[in-house]
Amino acid sequence: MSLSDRKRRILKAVIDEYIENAEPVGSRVIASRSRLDVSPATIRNEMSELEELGYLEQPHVSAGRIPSTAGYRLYVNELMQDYALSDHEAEAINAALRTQMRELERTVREFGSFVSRLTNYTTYTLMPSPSSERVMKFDVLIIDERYAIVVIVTSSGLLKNKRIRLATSATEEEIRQVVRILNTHFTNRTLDEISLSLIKRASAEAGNLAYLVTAVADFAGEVLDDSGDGDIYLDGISRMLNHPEYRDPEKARELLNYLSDKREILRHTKEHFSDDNVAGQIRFSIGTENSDEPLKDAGIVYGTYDLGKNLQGVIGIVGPTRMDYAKVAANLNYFINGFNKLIRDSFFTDI
Amino acid sequence: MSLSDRKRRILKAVIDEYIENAEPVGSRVIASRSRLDVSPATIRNEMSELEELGYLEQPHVSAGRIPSTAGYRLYVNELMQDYALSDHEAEAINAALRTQMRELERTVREFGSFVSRLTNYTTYTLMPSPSSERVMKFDVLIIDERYAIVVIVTSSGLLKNKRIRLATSATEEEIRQVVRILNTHFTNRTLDEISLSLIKRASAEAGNLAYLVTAVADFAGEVLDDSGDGDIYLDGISRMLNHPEYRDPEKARELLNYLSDKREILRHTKEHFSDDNVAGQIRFSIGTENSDEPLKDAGIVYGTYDLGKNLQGVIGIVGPTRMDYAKVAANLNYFINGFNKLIRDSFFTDI
DNA sequence: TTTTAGCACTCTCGGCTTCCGAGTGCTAAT
DNA sequence: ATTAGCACTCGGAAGCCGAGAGTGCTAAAA
Repeated sequence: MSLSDRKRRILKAVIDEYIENAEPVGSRVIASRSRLDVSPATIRNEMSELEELGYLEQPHVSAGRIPSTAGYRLYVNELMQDYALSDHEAEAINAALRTQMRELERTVREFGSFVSRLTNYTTYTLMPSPSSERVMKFDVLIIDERYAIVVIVTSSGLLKNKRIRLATSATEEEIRQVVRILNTHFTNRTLDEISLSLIKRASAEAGNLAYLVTAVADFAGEVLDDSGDGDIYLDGISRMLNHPEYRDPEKARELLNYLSDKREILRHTKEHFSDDNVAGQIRFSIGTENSDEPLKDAGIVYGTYDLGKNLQGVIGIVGPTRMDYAKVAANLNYFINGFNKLIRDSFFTDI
Repeated sequence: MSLSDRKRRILKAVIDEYIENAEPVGSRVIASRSRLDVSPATIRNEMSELEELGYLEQPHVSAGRIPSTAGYRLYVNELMQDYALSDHEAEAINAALRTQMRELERTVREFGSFVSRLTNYTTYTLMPSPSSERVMKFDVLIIDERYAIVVIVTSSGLLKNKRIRLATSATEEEIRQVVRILNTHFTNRTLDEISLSLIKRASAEAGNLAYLVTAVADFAGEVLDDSGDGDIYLDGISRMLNHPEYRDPEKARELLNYLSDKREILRHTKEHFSDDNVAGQIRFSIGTENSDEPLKDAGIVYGTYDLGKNLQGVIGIVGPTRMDYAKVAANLNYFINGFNKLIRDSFFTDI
């Protein structure tokens, strides 16, 4: 049976109120603030029923009610109103987008930073995990007679480089030859497709510079492999402390330590996305829905952004369970749409 | 007049004790723990004199003494013993060094991360500010008929890249020509030396690809200029909360907010290094010596590392005023020596 | 003259009690 | 079905007290 309209309105009022003030909300406040013309007593009855249904909780008998995880869940799924971005917020996001992917990573990170500042929550950005990543292009720059820099451009547009020591000094022409060999043999292949025999064949062509081909191939393997982890950037960790729920230093420390450990976040995020319910772009994970202890009274809003075929990155925004889901979701959504569009009509779409 | 030997020993004992336990230390503890065979009463007399001299302070009349900023200053300048790195610590640092500058930045950051874990303080690493930075090498990689990536290698070994939209599709040969022009005109010059007339002259040579030369030159300017800010990486912010002085969430929040603002750190560090007393590599800045309010009861240990001629980066380690200066200094020193050596005999020394 | 023992004094901290107010649930009236 | 009224509960703030730690001072001892 679904909730009566009045119950829904009351529940929403409680949650909105609680999100704003972080304090248990009582029947009187709801009665006066929401404009259902009923007395506190009626609200009380309704609330006690909402409690029985599991949407509200009471910290102790004579405090107001606070939403339960189920309450929040209902809220994000059905109750909450679209939050209208303020001009200021939209402008900030546009600014992040306007940096125009001078470096892709930076754009995403910058957005994370903006949202963190705008919403006062901690954000993390997770670069796409490119297991299906390919090398698009090789190049070798000679620095001096002893060193060269290898440059690799991947299909997601990342650019990686490594310094390599030259065993024998090589001429421009020789290097160009090596680059040609690399580009013909190794581009457009995933890690799995770069076999040992392929490397052998390629380096055979390179004569006395074979070692260079091998070195570069190794490096390519490294890049394709380890960037599989995807870098994680955190922003606004300290903002966590602005919220009253983290007055208790123990609580704060526990959560911050957890968030600082990138492996934890990575694991958590992957876990969350392993469920195949790939509904919309924005997802929520609330309070006790999180299996990790330190997140049990936190909320996370996730958004995914595309970076080409099969490449998705994740942005997560972490706050107390009581965080302003509507606002965060609106911001995230706005950015992601802009970003995806940007990518779609300007990047390597044909890959 | 300089302090009597006994006073010095007592002061040192007080500071060592306080560094370890974070609690005001009383006469009895000193009497029993340090092996000056005197009674607590004598210690009391000495301590009250040390207080008059400004080296110790009393939080309230019936607590023990804690060191003042002046006390710490004397401690780091004269009193503290060399801390001997444990095998574990040395090994961790070696590991950071062994990552072999796959990317320079990463090595430094990794060290920051290690030290943070080892010492439980927050660290920040500041990349060199390369106002005297030059471009070593240009390259342009064609991605497809619409896009190319410009790669710039700077004299400090940083590699920057930018995607550029091609107005007209260009042949390999044309691009090679552009690269040649770029390399002859713009390499080995600092930002100041890249004049407008130089750009004009260079682009004239490029015919219908002049726009490309201009775009790349602009980008080069951007890189040389804005990397002047130097990136900052923080590590172990949350570890701050492990120290009892930050039990008070207000205090913690203030400091963490300050630390999260990279501009603040940058400004502070620059300020600190503007004094021309370039004594050793390791420097301290203690408590009220810091002009910034949030740092007034924190301590910072700075170390500088070289990255070639005229290029210095800074590593800072931030903790409570009571931090273990000896240990931190030892770690920092060990790393910096190793790192500098690594750079000296393997990098672009001849620049 | 320096060191030490003794003692009164001060101040913080933890625990305890008390009190107040907010908010509830129940009952009876509308 | 709603509301007014009322007794009840509980957490938090304020106040109080005693214990403990550490001091400074004085007077005796070395």
